[in-house]
This record gives sequence, structure tokens and C-alpha cells, in this order.
Amino acid sequence: MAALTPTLTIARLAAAGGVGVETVRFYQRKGLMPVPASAGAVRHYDETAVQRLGFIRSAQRAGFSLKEIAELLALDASNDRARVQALTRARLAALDAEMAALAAARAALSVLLDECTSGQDGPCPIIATFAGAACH
Amino acid sequence: MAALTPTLTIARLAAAGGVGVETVRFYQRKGLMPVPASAGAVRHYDETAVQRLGFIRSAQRAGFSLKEIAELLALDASNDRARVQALTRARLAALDAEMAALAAARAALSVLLDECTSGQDGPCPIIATFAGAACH
DNA sequence: ATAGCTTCCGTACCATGATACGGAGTCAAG
DNA sequence: CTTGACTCCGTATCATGGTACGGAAGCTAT
Repeated sequence: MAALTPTLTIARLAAAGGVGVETVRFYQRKGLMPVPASAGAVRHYDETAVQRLGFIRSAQRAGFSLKEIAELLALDASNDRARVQALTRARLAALDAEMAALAAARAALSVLLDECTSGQDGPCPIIATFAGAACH
Repeated sequence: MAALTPTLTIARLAAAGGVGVETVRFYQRKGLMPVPASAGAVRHYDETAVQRLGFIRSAQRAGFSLKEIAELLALDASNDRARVQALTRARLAALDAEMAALAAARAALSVLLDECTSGQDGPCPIIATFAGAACH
């Protein structure tokens, strides 16, 4: 029940994946998307290409870089769960680190904003904090 | 009690700020750091340059882009607290959005990792999830 | 069959935040 | 006064993730 679009042009593929044509071509150059050995002169794509594009977008949403996604796609073929798990743990650790950094920045900025909005005395505390890193 | 380094070379300035010489020059090109109108042929920097460099690093840690930092530095002169507050609120909102996205990604990945580690049945759930965005 | 939209392809460009390089000039110490 | 370290300056390069452009060729509808 899904044989209505057996051959997609690159524009349709891109539309199906919610990206631009140039982005698909970019992914091809990066080896993320296959270049289907054009029988004629214009390439045609099937559902697996759409799924692969979806894979890329999904993994990207999870914070994987295109380089990591390339490896994940390679691992899709070889059933190396250990490697996938290792990549995933690394990504989780990176996410935790990023979140901690953002949380710290957020907390500091939030306090400064409160200080700045309450009270007009002297210089802006936000600016002053950036200016006076250690002492003055 | 801080007149021991009235004139710093760019290398000393960079060292004081914990960045490379090329980075200082990069900031100069971006208008973030002053280029102190060399009396001779070699520029010299004072403590205010060190502070400015510290300002940049501090604001950067809070997630501001160099473009935003340029504006904050400009606002340091003109005491426009409203604009500083607006920039800060925008940055807080962006931080919140980024943290939410990371948290979502983290949660999803964490679940997938658990599923993948417990049980060897069939294909890797992590890969399968990326592959099967909507349905199969 | 000819206009007009796509596709293909290489190449160039954008933003972001740096980092590297090569040549010329400067400066301080030996 | 020469050597070696440092500076200045423009330009180039890197990584990341794309976006844009221009010409030639193909496809499609009238």
C-alpha cells in the first residue's frame, strides 16, 4: 500500500524530507545520502531514500553531528550494537555537559537580570559582571 | 596597585586573557577589541584591554555570540539598561529553548540506550528509531 | 518542436569562531 | 650590529551545516 511513488525526483525527495534540494545534494557529497547511479540522466529515488533522509533528520535532532550520523548509517548495515551504544553514550555525556553549561549560564544571567531590573543604582550589573571578571 | 603592566604587547595581552595572539587579532578585526593607534610600530595595551578581553570571555561563557557581545560592549559606554535587559532576556529565552531541545534529545536517547542494552532481539532500537521516523 | 521547468555538476559563498602562514618590519640583548 | 624573537598585516585555511549560482542537458506539456 505504498507503491504510489516508486521513483521520486530529487525535488520530491527533498520535499518529503522537509529539506531543500541543495541540502540533499550536500548530503550526497558528504556520503550520507546515496547517489543512485542514474540509469538515464536524471536520478530517481525510492522510499528507502526518504527513510534515510528521515534517519538523518532524526539523529540530527538527537544532537548527532553529520559525521556521527554517517557512522550510525554505516552501523545500520553491520549490526554492531556495541559501537552504536558507545556513540550513544558519548552523545549522552556531551548532551549532559552542554546542558550543565547552559544551566550555569542561564542561572547566572537570570540573577543578573533580576539585579538589573530591580534598582537603578550605578552601572548595569550585567555589564559590570562581564567587565569585572576577577577583581577591578 | 596595578601599575606594573602599563604597556602589554599583544602576546602578553593574549596570555593574560587566556587566548592566542591570533584570537586577539581576530577580535580586533571584528571590532571587539580596540586597536590602540600605535605610537611607534608595535601596539601596546593596558589593563582596560585585559578587562575587555575578560568581558568577551565572560559574555561568551553566558552564551552570547560575538555579535551580541559587540553590542554589549557598545552598551557598556552608553548606559542603556533597557537594551541590555532585552538582549539578556533574549539570551535567556534562547538558552531555555536550547536546554529544552537538549533535554528532549537526552531523554529519547537514554530510553533507546536502555532498550538497546537490555535484550539482543532483532535490530538495534537506536538505529531502528532513527530509521523509522513515522511508520515502516 | 520549442518553451520552460528540473536536474546535474562544479564551484563559490554564507555565518560562526577561530587558527595558520608568509613576508616585512621592529626591538632588545649579546 | 647582527641574531633571534616578536609584531604587523593580509590572506588562507579549518570545521560545521548549509545555501546559491550558472551553464548544459533532460523532461514535459502545448
